[in-house]
Amino acid sequence: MANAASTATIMHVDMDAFFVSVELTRRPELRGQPVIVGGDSRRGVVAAASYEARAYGVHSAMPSVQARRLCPHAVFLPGDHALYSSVSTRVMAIFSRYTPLVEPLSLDEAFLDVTGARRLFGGAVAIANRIRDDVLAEEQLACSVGIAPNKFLAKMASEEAKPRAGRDGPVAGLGVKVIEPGGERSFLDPLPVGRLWGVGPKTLARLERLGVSTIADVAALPLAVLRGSVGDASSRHLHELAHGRDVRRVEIDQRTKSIGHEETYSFDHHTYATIDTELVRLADAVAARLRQNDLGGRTVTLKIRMNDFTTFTRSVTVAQPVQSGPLLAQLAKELVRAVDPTPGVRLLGVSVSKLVNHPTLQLTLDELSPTGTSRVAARADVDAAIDRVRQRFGADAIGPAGLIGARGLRTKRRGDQQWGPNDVGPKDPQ
DNA sequence: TCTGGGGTCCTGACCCTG
DNA sequence: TCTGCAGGGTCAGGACCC
Repeated sequence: MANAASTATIMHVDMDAFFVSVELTRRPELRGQPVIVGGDSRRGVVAAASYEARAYGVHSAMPSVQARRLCPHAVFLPGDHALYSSVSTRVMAIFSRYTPLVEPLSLDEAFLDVTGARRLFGGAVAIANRIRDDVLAEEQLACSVGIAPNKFLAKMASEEAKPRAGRDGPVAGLGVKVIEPGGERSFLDPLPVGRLWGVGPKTLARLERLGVSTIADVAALPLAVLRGSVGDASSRHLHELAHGRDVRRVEIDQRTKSIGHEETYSFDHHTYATIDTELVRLADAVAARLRQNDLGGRTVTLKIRMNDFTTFTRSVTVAQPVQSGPLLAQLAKELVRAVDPTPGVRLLGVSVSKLVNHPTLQLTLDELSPTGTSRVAARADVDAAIDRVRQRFGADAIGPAGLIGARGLRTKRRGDQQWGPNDVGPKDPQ
Protein backbone atom coordinates (compact mmCIF):
# COMPACT_ATOMS: atom_id res chain seq x y z
CA MET A 1 0.00 0.00 0.00
CA ALA A 2 1.17 3.53 -0.63
CA ASN A 3 2.39 5.39 2.41
CA ALA A 4 2.34 2.06 4.18
CA ALA A 5 5.05 3.00 6.64
CA SER A 6 3.20 6.04 8.02
CA THR A 7 -0.43 4.92 7.83
CA ALA A 8 -2.31 2.35 9.91
CA THR A 9 -3.48 -0.72 8.06
CA ILE A 10 -6.82 -2.02 9.26
CA MET A 11 -8.37 -5.19 7.98
CA HIS A 12 -12.02 -6.22 8.15
CA VAL A 13 -12.57 -9.95 7.72
CA ASP A 14 -16.13 -11.08 7.05
CA MET A 15 -17.19 -14.72 6.68
CA ASP A 16 -19.32 -15.40 3.59
CA ALA A 17 -22.89 -16.53 4.52
CA PHE A 18 -21.40 -17.81 7.79
CA PHE A 19 -24.26 -19.76 9.41
CA VAL A 20 -25.23 -21.40 6.12
CA SER A 21 -21.61 -22.21 5.25
CA VAL A 22 -21.08 -23.88 8.65
CA GLU A 23 -24.23 -25.96 8.12
CA LEU A 24 -22.98 -27.03 4.68
CA THR A 25 -19.78 -28.43 6.19
CA ARG A 26 -21.92 -31.07 7.93
CA ARG A 27 -24.63 -31.26 5.22
CA PRO A 28 -22.52 -31.18 2.01
CA GLU A 29 -25.40 -32.71 0.03
CA LEU A 30 -27.14 -29.31 0.30
CA ARG A 31 -24.41 -27.45 -1.59
CA GLY A 32 -25.78 -25.58 -4.59
CA GLN A 33 -29.32 -25.51 -3.14
CA PRO A 34 -31.18 -22.57 -1.62
CA VAL A 35 -30.61 -22.99 2.13
CA ILE A 36 -32.05 -20.76 4.83
CA VAL A 37 -31.01 -20.76 8.49
CA GLY A 38 -33.56 -19.29 10.83
CA GLY A 39 -36.89 -19.73 12.57
CA ASP A 40 -39.43 -21.62 10.50
CA SER A 41 -42.43 -20.72 12.68
CA ARG A 42 -45.05 -18.09 11.91
CA ARG A 43 -43.09 -15.51 13.93
CA GLY A 44 -39.62 -16.57 12.82
CA VAL A 45 -37.09 -14.64 10.76
CA VAL A 46 -34.22 -15.51 8.42
CA ALA A 47 -30.80 -15.46 10.12
CA ALA A 48 -28.79 -16.30 7.01
CA ALA A 49 -29.47 -17.36 3.43
CA SER A 50 -27.24 -19.11 0.90
CA TYR A 51 -26.44 -17.14 -2.24
CA GLU A 52 -28.79 -19.51 -4.12
CA ALA A 53 -31.64 -18.41 -1.81
CA ARG A 54 -30.61 -14.75 -2.06
CA ALA A 55 -31.13 -14.97 -5.82
CA TYR A 56 -34.87 -15.26 -4.99
CA GLY A 57 -34.79 -12.07 -2.95
CA VAL A 58 -34.40 -13.77 0.43
CA HIS A 59 -32.23 -11.87 2.91
CA SER A 60 -31.44 -11.94 6.62
CA ALA A 61 -34.03 -10.48 9.04
CA MET A 62 -36.80 -11.20 6.53
CA PRO A 63 -39.87 -12.90 8.08
CA SER A 64 -39.64 -16.64 7.42
CA VAL A 65 -43.20 -16.67 6.08
CA GLN A 66 -42.16 -14.21 3.38
CA ALA A 67 -38.95 -16.15 2.62
CA ARG A 68 -40.99 -19.33 2.23
CA ARG A 69 -43.27 -17.53 -0.23
CA LEU A 70 -40.35 -16.21 -2.31
CA CYS A 71 -38.47 -19.50 -2.33
CA PRO A 72 -40.84 -22.39 -1.55
CA HIS A 73 -38.28 -25.10 -2.34
CA ALA A 74 -35.62 -23.70 0.05
CA VAL A 75 -34.29 -26.00 2.76
CA PHE A 76 -34.91 -24.44 6.20
CA LEU A 77 -32.47 -25.30 8.98
CA PRO A 78 -33.14 -24.33 12.61
CA GLY A 79 -29.68 -22.99 13.41
CA ASP A 80 -27.17 -24.09 16.02
CA HIS A 81 -25.77 -21.15 17.95
CA ALA A 82 -23.39 -23.29 20.02
CA LEU A 83 -21.80 -24.76 16.88
CA TYR A 84 -21.40 -21.36 15.20
CA SER A 85 -19.87 -20.00 18.37
CA SER A 86 -17.25 -22.77 18.57
CA VAL A 87 -16.37 -22.41 14.87
CA SER A 88 -16.11 -18.65 15.38
CA THR A 89 -13.65 -19.14 18.24
CA ARG A 90 -11.40 -21.24 16.00
CA VAL A 91 -11.59 -18.73 13.14
CA MET A 92 -10.67 -15.86 15.50
CA ALA A 93 -7.70 -17.94 16.65
CA ILE A 94 -6.52 -18.13 13.03
CA PHE A 95 -6.67 -14.32 12.83
CA SER A 96 -4.59 -14.09 16.02
CA ARG A 97 -1.69 -15.90 14.32
CA TYR A 98 -1.10 -12.78 12.25
CA THR A 99 -1.70 -10.02 14.80
CA PRO A 100 -2.62 -9.83 18.49
CA LEU A 101 -4.85 -6.84 17.66
CA VAL A 102 -8.10 -8.65 16.83
CA GLU A 103 -11.50 -7.11 17.66
CA PRO A 104 -14.40 -9.52 17.06
CA LEU A 105 -17.51 -7.63 15.94
CA SER A 106 -19.82 -10.62 15.95
CA LEU A 107 -19.50 -14.36 15.41
CA ASP A 108 -18.64 -13.92 11.74
CA GLU A 109 -16.53 -10.78 11.43
CA ALA A 110 -13.61 -9.00 13.03
CA PHE A 111 -11.31 -6.04 12.70
CA LEU A 112 -7.57 -6.68 12.65
CA ASP A 113 -4.86 -4.05 13.03
CA VAL A 114 -2.05 -5.47 10.90
CA THR A 115 0.09 -2.31 10.86
CA GLY A 116 2.88 -3.99 12.78
CA ALA A 117 2.59 -7.33 10.99
CA ARG A 118 3.04 -6.10 7.42
CA ARG A 119 6.81 -6.38 7.32
CA LEU A 120 6.83 -9.86 8.88
CA PHE A 121 4.30 -11.37 6.46
CA GLY A 122 5.08 -9.43 3.28
CA GLY A 123 2.30 -6.83 3.26
CA ALA A 124 -1.39 -6.53 4.04
CA VAL A 125 -2.63 -8.27 0.89
CA ALA A 126 -0.33 -11.21 1.57
CA ILE A 127 -1.73 -11.46 5.11
CA ALA A 128 -5.29 -11.32 3.78
CA ASN A 129 -4.61 -14.11 1.29
CA ARG A 130 -2.95 -16.28 3.93
CA ILE A 131 -5.90 -15.80 6.30
CA ARG A 132 -8.34 -16.76 3.54
CA ASP A 133 -6.29 -19.85 2.69
CA ASP A 134 -6.01 -20.92 6.35
CA VAL A 135 -9.73 -20.49 7.05
CA LEU A 136 -10.62 -22.43 3.91
CA ALA A 137 -8.15 -25.25 4.60
CA GLU A 138 -8.95 -25.66 8.30
CA GLU A 139 -12.67 -24.87 8.46
CA GLN A 140 -13.82 -25.27 4.82
CA LEU A 141 -15.22 -21.74 5.01
CA ALA A 142 -14.77 -18.74 2.72
CA CYS A 143 -14.26 -15.18 3.86
CA SER A 144 -13.82 -11.75 2.29
CA VAL A 145 -11.31 -9.14 3.40
CA GLY A 146 -11.26 -5.36 3.21
CA ILE A 147 -8.03 -3.43 3.76
CA ALA A 148 -7.95 0.32 4.41
CA PRO A 149 -6.45 3.02 6.65
CA ASN A 150 -9.37 2.85 9.13
CA LYS A 151 -12.19 0.64 10.39
CA PHE A 152 -15.06 2.20 8.49
CA LEU A 153 -13.30 2.02 5.14
CA ALA A 154 -12.05 -1.50 5.81
CA LYS A 155 -15.61 -2.62 6.42
CA MET A 156 -16.85 -0.91 3.28
CA ALA A 157 -14.03 -2.58 1.34
CA SER A 158 -14.87 -6.07 2.60
CA GLU A 159 -18.47 -5.58 1.41
CA GLU A 160 -17.09 -4.81 -2.04
CA ALA A 161 -15.02 -7.99 -1.92
CA LYS A 162 -17.93 -10.34 -1.14
CA PRO A 163 -19.63 -12.74 -3.56
CA ARG A 164 -23.02 -11.71 -4.97
CA ALA A 165 -26.20 -13.57 -5.73
CA GLY A 166 -26.64 -13.83 -9.51
CA ARG A 167 -29.60 -15.22 -11.43
CA ASP A 168 -27.68 -18.40 -12.15
CA GLY A 169 -26.15 -18.83 -8.71
CA PRO A 170 -23.38 -17.18 -6.71
CA VAL A 171 -21.03 -14.79 -8.51
CA ALA A 172 -17.52 -14.88 -7.04
CA GLY A 173 -16.29 -11.65 -5.48
CA LEU A 174 -12.82 -10.11 -5.39
CA GLY A 175 -12.02 -11.85 -2.12
CA VAL A 176 -9.72 -9.00 -1.10
CA LYS A 177 -10.36 -5.30 -1.71
CA VAL A 178 -7.88 -2.55 -0.84
CA ILE A 179 -8.67 1.16 -0.38
CA GLU A 180 -5.37 2.98 -0.56
CA PRO A 181 -4.67 6.09 1.56
CA GLY A 182 -5.76 9.05 -0.56
CA GLY A 183 -8.37 6.97 -2.39
CA GLU A 184 -11.04 7.34 0.28
CA ARG A 185 -13.19 9.99 -1.37
CA SER A 186 -13.15 8.53 -4.86
CA PHE A 187 -14.34 5.24 -3.35
CA LEU A 188 -17.00 6.75 -1.10
CA ASP A 189 -18.42 9.65 -3.13
CA PRO A 190 -20.66 7.76 -5.57
CA LEU A 191 -22.05 5.32 -2.95
CA PRO A 192 -25.65 5.73 -1.70
CA VAL A 193 -25.88 7.48 1.67
CA GLY A 194 -27.58 4.42 3.16
CA ARG A 195 -24.20 2.66 3.07
CA LEU A 196 -22.88 4.94 5.83
CA TRP A 197 -22.59 3.27 9.22
CA GLY A 198 -25.42 4.59 11.37
CA VAL A 199 -27.84 5.42 8.57
CA GLY A 200 -30.91 3.23 8.98
CA PRO A 201 -34.42 3.72 7.56
CA LYS A 202 -35.28 6.70 9.84
CA THR A 203 -32.06 8.64 9.31
CA LEU A 204 -32.18 7.88 5.60
CA ALA A 205 -35.65 9.45 5.35
CA ARG A 206 -34.41 12.58 7.13
CA LEU A 207 -31.37 12.87 4.88
CA GLU A 208 -33.48 12.40 1.77
CA ARG A 209 -35.62 15.35 2.89
CA LEU A 210 -32.40 17.43 2.72
CA GLY A 211 -31.90 16.28 -0.86
CA VAL A 212 -29.05 13.98 0.11
CA SER A 213 -28.70 10.76 -1.85
CA THR A 214 -24.97 9.97 -2.03
CA ILE A 215 -22.11 10.01 0.45
CA ALA A 216 -20.63 12.92 -1.54
CA ASP A 217 -23.80 14.90 -0.76
CA VAL A 218 -23.28 14.36 2.97
CA ALA A 219 -19.64 15.41 2.74
CA ALA A 220 -20.64 18.62 0.94
CA LEU A 221 -23.39 19.51 3.44
CA PRO A 222 -22.58 22.17 6.09
CA LEU A 223 -22.31 20.50 9.49
CA ALA A 224 -24.91 22.88 10.97
CA VAL A 225 -27.52 21.78 8.40
CA LEU A 226 -26.78 18.14 9.12
CA ARG A 227 -27.02 18.80 12.87
CA GLY A 228 -30.45 20.33 12.47
CA SER A 229 -31.67 17.17 10.80
CA VAL A 230 -30.09 14.28 12.69
CA GLY A 231 -28.81 15.79 15.94
CA ASP A 232 -25.39 16.67 17.29
CA ALA A 233 -23.71 13.31 17.78
CA SER A 234 -25.03 11.70 14.59
CA SER A 235 -24.16 14.73 12.44
CA ARG A 236 -20.53 14.76 13.57
CA HIS A 237 -20.30 11.00 13.15
CA LEU A 238 -21.78 10.98 9.62
CA HIS A 239 -19.74 13.99 8.52
CA GLU A 240 -16.49 12.32 9.56
CA LEU A 241 -17.37 9.03 7.87
CA ALA A 242 -18.46 10.78 4.66
CA HIS A 243 -14.97 12.30 4.45
CA GLY A 244 -13.45 8.86 4.98
CA ARG A 245 -12.27 9.71 8.48
CA ASP A 246 -12.65 7.29 11.39
CA VAL A 247 -10.36 7.60 14.41
CA ARG A 248 -11.63 4.53 16.30
CA ARG A 249 -8.87 2.07 17.10
CA VAL A 250 -9.06 -1.71 17.02
CA GLU A 251 -10.06 -2.57 20.60
CA ILE A 252 -9.11 -6.03 21.80
CA ASP A 253 -10.72 -5.68 25.23
CA GLN A 254 -14.38 -4.87 24.73
CA ARG A 255 -16.15 -4.85 28.11
CA THR A 256 -19.73 -6.13 28.15
CA LYS A 257 -22.12 -3.36 29.19
CA SER A 258 -25.33 -5.32 29.56
CA ILE A 259 -26.55 -8.90 29.62
CA GLY A 260 -30.09 -9.89 28.82
CA HIS A 261 -32.49 -12.38 27.34
CA GLU A 262 -35.71 -11.81 25.46
CA GLU A 263 -38.18 -14.10 23.83
CA THR A 264 -40.99 -13.76 21.34
CA TYR A 265 -43.80 -16.21 22.00
CA SER A 266 -45.81 -18.06 19.36
CA PHE A 267 -48.98 -17.18 21.25
CA ASP A 268 -49.63 -14.03 23.24
CA HIS A 269 -49.68 -13.95 27.04
CA HIS A 270 -52.68 -12.23 28.63
CA THR A 271 -52.24 -12.79 32.37
CA TYR A 272 -49.68 -11.92 35.02
CA ALA A 273 -49.72 -15.60 36.03
CA THR A 274 -48.10 -16.89 32.83
CA ILE A 275 -45.98 -13.75 32.40
CA ASP A 276 -44.52 -14.21 35.89
CA THR A 277 -43.53 -17.77 35.00
CA GLU A 278 -41.70 -16.56 31.90
CA LEU A 279 -40.01 -13.79 33.87
CA VAL A 280 -38.68 -16.36 36.34
CA ARG A 281 -37.22 -18.34 33.44
CA LEU A 282 -35.67 -15.28 31.76
CA ALA A 283 -34.32 -13.95 35.07
CA ASP A 284 -32.84 -17.34 35.91
CA ALA A 285 -31.02 -17.44 32.56
CA VAL A 286 -29.71 -13.89 32.87
CA ALA A 287 -28.55 -14.52 36.44
CA ALA A 288 -26.73 -17.69 35.38
CA ARG A 289 -24.81 -15.74 32.74
CA LEU A 290 -24.00 -12.98 35.22
CA ARG A 291 -22.55 -15.54 37.66
CA GLN A 292 -20.72 -17.29 34.84
CA ASN A 293 -18.92 -14.00 34.12
CA ASP A 294 -18.63 -13.01 37.79
CA LEU A 295 -20.72 -9.91 37.12
CA GLY A 296 -23.57 -8.18 38.87
CA GLY A 297 -25.71 -5.32 37.63
CA ARG A 298 -27.50 -2.41 39.29
CA THR A 299 -30.08 -1.56 36.61
CA VAL A 300 -32.74 -4.11 35.72
CA THR A 301 -34.74 -3.43 32.56
CA LEU A 302 -37.95 -5.16 31.57
CA LYS A 303 -39.00 -5.09 27.92
CA ILE A 304 -42.55 -5.84 26.80
CA ARG A 305 -43.86 -5.93 23.26
CA MET A 306 -47.62 -6.03 22.85
CA ASN A 307 -49.32 -7.90 20.01
CA ASP A 308 -49.78 -4.62 18.09
CA PHE A 309 -45.97 -4.26 18.26
CA THR A 310 -45.94 -1.29 20.64
CA THR A 311 -42.93 -1.78 22.87
CA PHE A 312 -42.33 -0.56 26.41
CA THR A 313 -39.28 -0.68 28.61
CA ARG A 314 -39.38 -0.21 32.35
CA SER A 315 -36.27 -0.13 34.47
CA VAL A 316 -35.18 0.24 38.03
CA THR A 317 -31.77 0.94 39.53
CA VAL A 318 -30.94 -0.64 42.87
CA ALA A 319 -28.20 0.23 45.31
CA GLN A 320 -26.46 -3.18 45.31
CA PRO A 321 -25.53 -5.17 42.19
CA VAL A 322 -27.93 -8.02 41.47
CA GLN A 323 -26.72 -11.49 40.52
CA SER A 324 -29.40 -13.85 41.80
CA GLY A 325 -32.26 -15.22 39.68
CA PRO A 326 -35.00 -14.91 42.32
CA LEU A 327 -34.09 -11.30 43.07
CA LEU A 328 -33.96 -10.42 39.36
CA ALA A 329 -37.33 -12.12 38.85
CA GLN A 330 -38.79 -10.24 41.82
CA LEU A 331 -37.72 -6.87 40.36
CA ALA A 332 -38.98 -7.82 36.87
CA LYS A 333 -42.36 -8.86 38.29
CA GLU A 334 -42.68 -5.52 40.09
CA LEU A 335 -41.88 -3.67 36.86
CA VAL A 336 -44.37 -5.66 34.78
CA ARG A 337 -47.23 -4.59 37.05
CA ALA A 338 -47.06 -1.14 35.40
CA VAL A 339 -48.35 -2.66 32.15
CA ASP A 340 -51.78 -4.14 31.41
CA PRO A 341 -51.17 -7.49 29.67
CA THR A 342 -54.78 -8.25 28.72
CA PRO A 343 -54.51 -7.04 25.06
CA GLY A 344 -51.76 -9.64 24.57
CA VAL A 345 -48.00 -9.72 25.15
CA ARG A 346 -45.89 -11.22 22.35
CA LEU A 347 -42.40 -10.59 23.75
CA LEU A 348 -40.80 -10.37 27.17
CA GLY A 349 -37.20 -9.45 27.92
CA VAL A 350 -35.09 -9.02 31.03
CA SER A 351 -31.69 -7.36 30.93
CA VAL A 352 -29.19 -6.07 33.45
CA SER A 353 -26.82 -3.12 32.96
CA LYS A 354 -24.51 -0.93 35.06
CA LEU A 355 -22.40 -4.04 35.42
CA VAL A 356 -19.71 -4.45 38.05
CA ASN A 357 -17.03 -7.12 38.36
CA HIS A 358 -16.84 -9.42 41.38
CA PRO A 359 -20.08 -8.10 42.95
CA THR A 360 -20.56 -8.42 46.67
CA LEU A 361 -23.66 -10.26 47.89
CA GLN A 362 -26.87 -8.32 47.43
CA LEU A 363 -29.69 -8.04 49.97
CA THR A 364 -33.42 -8.22 49.40
CA LEU A 365 -35.68 -6.19 51.72
CA ASP A 366 -36.50 -9.10 53.99
CA GLU A 367 -32.84 -9.99 54.14
CA LEU A 368 -32.14 -6.70 55.86
CA SER A 369 -33.78 -8.16 58.99
CA PRO A 370 -31.54 -9.35 61.86
CA THR A 371 -31.86 -12.99 60.73
CA GLY A 372 -31.56 -12.11 57.06
CA THR A 373 -27.81 -12.03 56.56
CA SER A 374 -27.51 -15.79 57.06
CA ARG A 375 -30.12 -16.27 54.32
CA VAL A 376 -27.98 -14.18 51.92
CA ALA A 377 -25.04 -16.51 52.36
CA ALA A 378 -27.35 -19.50 52.02
CA ARG A 379 -28.77 -18.19 48.73
CA ALA A 380 -25.30 -17.65 47.32
CA ASP A 381 -24.51 -21.26 48.23
CA VAL A 382 -27.68 -22.40 46.45
CA ASP A 383 -26.76 -20.39 43.32
CA ALA A 384 -23.29 -21.90 43.29
CA ALA A 385 -24.73 -25.40 43.71
CA ILE A 386 -27.18 -24.83 40.83
CA ASP A 387 -24.32 -23.68 38.59
CA ARG A 388 -22.30 -26.82 39.46
CA VAL A 389 -25.23 -29.16 38.73
CA ARG A 390 -25.85 -27.47 35.37
CA GLN A 391 -22.18 -27.64 34.47
CA ARG A 392 -22.18 -31.39 35.13
CA PHE A 393 -25.64 -32.52 33.97
CA GLY A 394 -26.83 -29.82 31.54
CA ALA A 395 -28.89 -26.65 31.76
CA ASP A 396 -32.23 -28.42 32.18
CA ALA A 397 -31.09 -30.62 35.06
CA ILE A 398 -32.15 -28.10 37.68
CA GLY A 399 -34.09 -24.84 37.79
CA PRO A 400 -36.57 -22.66 39.67
CA ALA A 401 -39.47 -24.65 41.20
CA GLY A 402 -41.96 -22.21 39.69
CA LEU A 403 -41.13 -23.48 36.20
CA ILE A 404 -42.06 -27.09 36.89
CA GLY A 405 -45.28 -27.94 35.06
CA ALA A 406 -45.46 -24.64 33.15
CA ARG A 407 -43.69 -25.64 29.94
CA GLY A 408 -41.55 -28.30 31.50
CA LEU A 409 -38.32 -27.40 33.27
CA ARG A 410 -36.95 -25.74 30.15
CA THR A 411 -34.10 -23.47 31.03
CA LYS A 412 -33.48 -20.55 28.70
CA ARG A 413 -30.00 -20.61 27.20
CA ARG A 414 -28.11 -18.12 25.10
CA GLY A 415 -28.99 -18.73 21.44
CA ASP A 416 -32.27 -20.53 22.20
CA GLN A 417 -34.98 -19.50 19.75
CA GLN A 418 -32.59 -17.01 18.32
CA TRP A 419 -34.62 -16.53 15.18
CA GLY A 420 -38.18 -16.88 16.40
CA PRO A 421 -40.38 -18.99 18.59
CA ASN A 422 -41.31 -22.63 18.33
CA ASP A 423 -45.04 -22.92 17.65
CA VAL A 424 -45.86 -23.98 21.20
CA GLY A 425 -48.65 -22.13 22.94
CA PRO A 426 -48.55 -20.99 26.56
CA LYS A 427 -50.77 -22.66 29.13
CA ASP A 428 -52.69 -19.46 29.49
CA PRO A 429 -56.03 -19.56 31.33
CA GLN A 430 -57.52 -17.11 28.80
C1' DT B 1 -47.42 -8.73 4.91
C1' DC B 2 -44.78 -9.34 8.90
C1' DT B 3 -41.56 -7.81 11.56
C1' DG B 4 -35.92 -12.46 16.18
C1' DG B 5 -32.37 -11.92 19.62
C1' DG B 6 -28.50 -9.66 21.71
C1' DG B 7 -26.42 -5.80 22.01
C1' DT B 8 -24.73 -0.34 21.93
C1' DC B 9 -25.40 4.47 21.77
C1' DC B 10 -27.98 8.75 21.81
C1' DT B 11 -31.62 11.93 23.21
C1' DG B 12 -34.96 14.19 25.93
C1' DA B 13 -37.68 14.51 30.07
C1' DC B 14 -37.62 14.62 34.77
C1' DC B 15 -35.90 14.93 39.44
C1' DC B 16 -32.60 16.10 42.93
C1' DT B 17 -28.92 18.82 44.79
C1' DG B 18 -25.89 22.63 45.56
C1' DT C 1 -37.31 31.60 52.44
C1' DC C 2 -37.93 31.63 47.62
C1' DT C 3 -36.35 31.42 42.85
C1' DG C 4 -33.37 30.39 39.02
C1' DC C 5 -29.82 27.74 37.17
C1' DA C 6 -26.42 24.21 36.15
C1' DG C 7 -24.96 19.59 36.51
C1' DG C 8 -25.56 14.81 37.34
C1' DG C 9 -28.29 10.65 37.68
C1' DT C 10 -32.21 8.03 36.26
C1' DC C 11 -35.60 6.54 33.15
C1' DA C 12 -37.86 5.62 28.73
C1' DG C 13 -37.74 5.39 24.03
C1' DG C 14 -35.66 5.48 19.44
C1' DA C 15 -32.36 4.02 16.15
C1' DC C 16 -28.96 1.20 14.67
C1' DC C 17 -25.81 -2.88 14.19
C1' DC C 18 -24.94 -7.99 13.19
